[in-house]
Amino acid sequence: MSLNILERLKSNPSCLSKSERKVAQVILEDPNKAIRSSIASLAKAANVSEPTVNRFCRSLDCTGFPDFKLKLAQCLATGTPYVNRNVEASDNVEEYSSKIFEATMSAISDAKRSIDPNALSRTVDALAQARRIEIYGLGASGSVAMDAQHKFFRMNTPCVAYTDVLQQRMAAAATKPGDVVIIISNTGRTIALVETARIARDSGATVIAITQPHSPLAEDSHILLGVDSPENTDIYTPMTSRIVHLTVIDVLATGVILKHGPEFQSHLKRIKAALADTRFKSAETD
Amino acid sequence: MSLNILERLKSNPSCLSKSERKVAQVILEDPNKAIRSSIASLAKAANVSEPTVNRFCRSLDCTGFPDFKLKLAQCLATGTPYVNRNVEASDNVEEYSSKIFEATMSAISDAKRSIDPNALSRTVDALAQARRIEIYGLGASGSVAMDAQHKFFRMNTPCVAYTDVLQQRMAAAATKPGDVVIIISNTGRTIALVETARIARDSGATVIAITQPHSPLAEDSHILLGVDSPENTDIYTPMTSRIVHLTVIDVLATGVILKHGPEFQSHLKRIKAALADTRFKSAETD
DNA sequence: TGACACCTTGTTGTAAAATTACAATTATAG
DNA sequence: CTATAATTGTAATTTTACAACAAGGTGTCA
Repeated sequence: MSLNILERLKSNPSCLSKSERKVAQVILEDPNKAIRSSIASLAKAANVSEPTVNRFCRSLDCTGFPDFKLKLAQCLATGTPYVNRNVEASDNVEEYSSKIFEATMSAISDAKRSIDPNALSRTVDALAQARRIEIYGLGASGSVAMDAQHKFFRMNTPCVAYTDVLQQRMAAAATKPGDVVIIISNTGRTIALVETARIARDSGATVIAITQPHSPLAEDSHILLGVDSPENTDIYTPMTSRIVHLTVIDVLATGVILKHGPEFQSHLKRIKAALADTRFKSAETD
Repeated sequence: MSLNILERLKSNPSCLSKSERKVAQVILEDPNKAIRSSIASLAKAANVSEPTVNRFCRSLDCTGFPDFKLKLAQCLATGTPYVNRNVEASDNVEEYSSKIFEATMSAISDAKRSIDPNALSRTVDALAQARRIEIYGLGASGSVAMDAQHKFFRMNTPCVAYTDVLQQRMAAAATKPGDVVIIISNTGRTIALVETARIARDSGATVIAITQPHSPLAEDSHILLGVDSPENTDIYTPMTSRIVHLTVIDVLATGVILKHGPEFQSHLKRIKAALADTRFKSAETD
């Protein structure tokens, strides 16, 4: 897609030279200002010459500076996220909430780009054929596991989430070939989960990891749904990564439903209908 | 906001003179071409002089022609919903996963625009001063409640999430003034939750709802954090709304931490440090 | 180490674009 | 049919974007 100039600015310094990167930085600091400034003022702000700004635009597949401004403007308008901005102590509500919303969007956008469709496809296949689905997570990923259970139990496949280390180990040991185990971890380094993954593997289950690529857990799983999370100081808890994990869960659930075909949807409707009486007037699942 | 330049062009010939209307017509015929043309070519296409085009722009509250092009471009970008694409049965992995990622981003972007900073601010204040924090949710919102607990328990305030209707009612009845109850619901129409909200109110707790605006739950809460969720057929489970809810939780947690000030962060660090031994090498909380 | 090629960046100059100031035209009211 | 105001166009000015070229680095190989 040609829209995401900002994304490319953020992620792709490789195709840019040193002073072009200076331009990129100035733009990222305040894109809304950038689209209103002339090539001259931008050059001054970045301490480079005007032609450098122009070359910078060309490096990004624009025909020139006006074209770049246009694309950038559209990017901003769609709410296409950018974000280099971290929350600061001096931020007021609007500032930090904007930053968090943007960071979240950005993380999803990154994931969209980097996730392996092939791995997704294989996971959907595995889930659709599974005899049983188990989902393990700890800490913040525990809630994600619970959420996944809430989605998958609607399939006709038995499905449980465990958020307790001991239960996970026992359950993993009890799996058999044909069972699918989804393990969710932000870091992929939690010792307990890695060990559980090995136990599940040894029992013959198909182990799917939603986690950081190149992590121990990623290495020990059959299928990796890699979510790179550069986020987080050592103070805050995972924010964007667990949201990306949930989105991945959505994709998987959707994939499985699609794979089951249209006649399956009446089954889903029946499940939903069971909730009707719990609500005022009419509406949808909680 | 200046979004609706196109709308005004279509509807509002009153503030425009005869030749300015000619300009408007040419632009409306092909807005996408208009944003790429110079004032000269546009003037020629409309058979008017260049300053007329410029005056036309000024009539529309733009500072000049470039500014007009910019606003028009943004208008076109937002108007072009590359986002409102629904998943279809014929979609392959890449298609439906793209759509889900995009829909999620779009929902977050909408929420960012529509959320009330004042309500956020009041919620953060309430949470920071709370004697106790309770979080209630059912179904998919149950996981959100659990996640919120996982975030808030790091504050020095006692914090519990309940995902069981009876426990929620009992807990709500046990609240006192100074306690804060957060109720999370996609629809805001779940009878049990609305009743629980009333019980909590009657007990003197401050009730905060993360839910659909104008819903029964929204009406019955002290502070509404409104999340509009147009999503979902009667088949799929809530996807984007719960993710937006989580993002709102992130904002609240961040707000509370910021309010507590820098000396509080060492407390958070200590909590994180407790996890170090559960991991391979080094990393962050799950 | 020094010479050469190559890449990056800045300087100068020019064409194009946008805008101003002002003149001409058209419409409007008395 | 004037006088006035509003509208539109012309011409000059200013600003902007870009191309051509030159200067300064950087790295490579003899």
